[in-house]
Amino acid sequence: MSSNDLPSLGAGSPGANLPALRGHNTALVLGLLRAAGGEGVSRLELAAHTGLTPQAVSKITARLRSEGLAAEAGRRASTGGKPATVLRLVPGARHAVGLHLDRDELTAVLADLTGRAVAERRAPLAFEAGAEQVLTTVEREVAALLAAADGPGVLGVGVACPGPLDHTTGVLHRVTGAPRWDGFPLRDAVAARLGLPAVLDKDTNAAALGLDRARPDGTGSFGYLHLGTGLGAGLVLDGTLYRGPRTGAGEFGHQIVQLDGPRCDCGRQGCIEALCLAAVAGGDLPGAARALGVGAANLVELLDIDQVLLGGRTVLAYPEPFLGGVARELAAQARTRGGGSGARPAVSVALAPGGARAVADGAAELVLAPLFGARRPALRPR
Amino acid sequence: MSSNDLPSLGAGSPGANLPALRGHNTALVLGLLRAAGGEGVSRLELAAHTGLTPQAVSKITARLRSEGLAAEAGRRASTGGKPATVLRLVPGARHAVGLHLDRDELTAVLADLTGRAVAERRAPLAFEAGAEQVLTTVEREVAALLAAADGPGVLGVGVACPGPLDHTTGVLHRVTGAPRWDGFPLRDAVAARLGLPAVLDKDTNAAALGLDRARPDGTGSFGYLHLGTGLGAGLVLDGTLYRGPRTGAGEFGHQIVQLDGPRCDCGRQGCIEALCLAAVAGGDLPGAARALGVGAANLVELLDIDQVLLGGRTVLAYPEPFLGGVARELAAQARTRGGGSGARPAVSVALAPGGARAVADGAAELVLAPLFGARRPALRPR
DNA sequence: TCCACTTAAGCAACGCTGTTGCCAAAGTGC
DNA sequence: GCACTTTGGCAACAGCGTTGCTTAAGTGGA
Repeated sequence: MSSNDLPSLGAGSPGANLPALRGHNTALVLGLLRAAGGEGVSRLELAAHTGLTPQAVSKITARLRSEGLAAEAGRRASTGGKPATVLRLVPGARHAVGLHLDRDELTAVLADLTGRAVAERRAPLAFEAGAEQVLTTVEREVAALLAAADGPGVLGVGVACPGPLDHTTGVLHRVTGAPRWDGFPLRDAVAARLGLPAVLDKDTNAAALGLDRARPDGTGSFGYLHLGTGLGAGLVLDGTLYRGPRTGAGEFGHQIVQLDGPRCDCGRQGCIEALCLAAVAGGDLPGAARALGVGAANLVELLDIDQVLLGGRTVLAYPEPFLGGVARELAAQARTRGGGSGARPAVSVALAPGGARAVADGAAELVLAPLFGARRPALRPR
Repeated sequence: MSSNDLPSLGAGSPGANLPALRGHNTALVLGLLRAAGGEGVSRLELAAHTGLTPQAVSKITARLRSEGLAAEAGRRASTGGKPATVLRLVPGARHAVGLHLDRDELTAVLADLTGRAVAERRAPLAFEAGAEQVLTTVEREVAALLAAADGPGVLGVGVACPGPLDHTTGVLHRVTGAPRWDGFPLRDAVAARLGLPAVLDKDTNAAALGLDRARPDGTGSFGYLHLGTGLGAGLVLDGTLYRGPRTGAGEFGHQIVQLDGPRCDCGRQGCIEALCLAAVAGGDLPGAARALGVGAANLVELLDIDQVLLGGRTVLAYPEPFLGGVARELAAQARTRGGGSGARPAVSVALAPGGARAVADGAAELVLAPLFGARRPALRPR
């Protein structure tokens, strides 16, 4: 048995056959059921939002009900005829494990199908102590997590840690201060150790994926900026997490915003990360926020971003100065974009919900997302 | 009849049925035929690259041949059995018109299915003279273009002009120096005038789409930087043109790379465009190239870009200084990314092929691309 | 109280997709 | 000249969403 059996639709074989068609539509319906949340959706509403015929939706939902993934949940009020039956996702039908491996701490969550964490554990971690110790800790914590919950059907494990790494192969490229991790196949090691399929991704990507699920409307683009010991970003473009060809996208910290600026650890000058962290160290929070804000404005401008979300320890320690400073830069940018009919309000900035658990939640979402279709369509509340 | 009948797969109705399945696979095969070029591909190779069975490929290619889009073209040398029959795209089976409406000039091309221009026309244009004059010129030039060629089956017209505009509605947002164009529905106006389906997009997006077709391997990401009277970019991410939710992506010129730098026309300070154009005006080409290069490096870093292509009048006027300056910045960036196994060579920079006709060629590609599937899979040369 | 109407959802037959099993065609090489 | 390999078509098939029709379950006016 291969150690990585998670569904990977379409990536390798772009040709589509009947099973692929069925899988696509099933995932689509599941995604709408999930987006509907506790309120549920009727079959006809699903038909309207997918473009499928009501009969097709009936067949698909019948399969989902027989598999225990969906259930009927009462009826709507009549609108002049037979009242619609409401369908709902069964959150506990499957679960996924999300692991956040930070430099000094491990966070593990068990998430249900809605992405909600039904159990959580934290443990200190010494990443530079090497693979064996880390894997032992992971095994122990995940075992405890699964024992606590009655969770049937664990689909797999999502692992998130600081980059750089390769999402497609599941291999770490470089870990600051721990050269022996170079090239370590973390995904397969975790999968073998736990006996579960695994996915590996950068912490910022996982967080962005998790935040995308929590957003009110599904499509659109947003950027998640994570300021902790370093500065990185997760990009969701047109409703899809963008990783880049080598999982290298989102390297936001070394964007240069000041030609001939102060030298950065990376060797270049004027990187946002250097400006930000130096300002924070010097107690100049407005200055740090301004540098972050200029970077955010560049991001918004370049990628036509809808919203900016901030997270990471440093931001969480001083939320107001950062939110205010970034908002100020985005407002300044918006003022310059007026002119014709294209004038629009400043892009909003907010604190990423989920706080310190955002990355672990997102790691679970790495496993869950494929079930619900890559691109989640918007379900407008009628 | 609506004035815009171009195929728009999947955007509105994400649900897939049998016609959608068929269309998807047909486009996939057509895309591979196109990528194979004059050499052609055998049915079994198509099967291997799509993941479809050879029999399915036979059925699909039989349809394509009966529609005149594909043809048999000789045989391969035998490898120990029956020699494979080579299939080839029939370039002249369909055509598309590409229009580049620049501020002072119109370029029109008639492209065959491979994207090659089989006819071309140029005419002076006064964009600020208003819609009626522009449409009249367009009608005259397109008529002349179609009369010269014996091109049957014109699929539609792709229109490219400077932004900002909305690709989905085909409406111009703002034209510098010509406020009466604000909100003008250019796409529908062109479609009605010519009696052909039309698509509208930004000049940089069209150019990037056209350049994507011309690239050796289909997937991956690249950025096209266009420096003319302004500075803009076209982004192809994971083999797909990224437009952003409001066709606003690629606004590269007002990326800030120098905090508190010289004031830009847009009102902010330190924009790349301001730095670049001021340097060019002052005869400081290395300085202009350096500003452009820093912006390119930021782009590469943020989006994990494979290649940078340069175009536009100003670059075409002084190719060497710009290529050299940008290459220098990308090399400086690559040096700082060493460390572990993730070390990789500097991202390459090159002049965009096609020169002054790149945008018009890309405009035709706006029409052609949907036929060949959005995401073109790589066809490795065995 | 009844009946016409509306809306929701299932049953059965159907068309069309890619798949499977089999066979003919057309080469190579001993 | 024969065994073998490789290519590609023919025919029957399974399974997808669709269509046409029927049943279920309400509302609302006469």
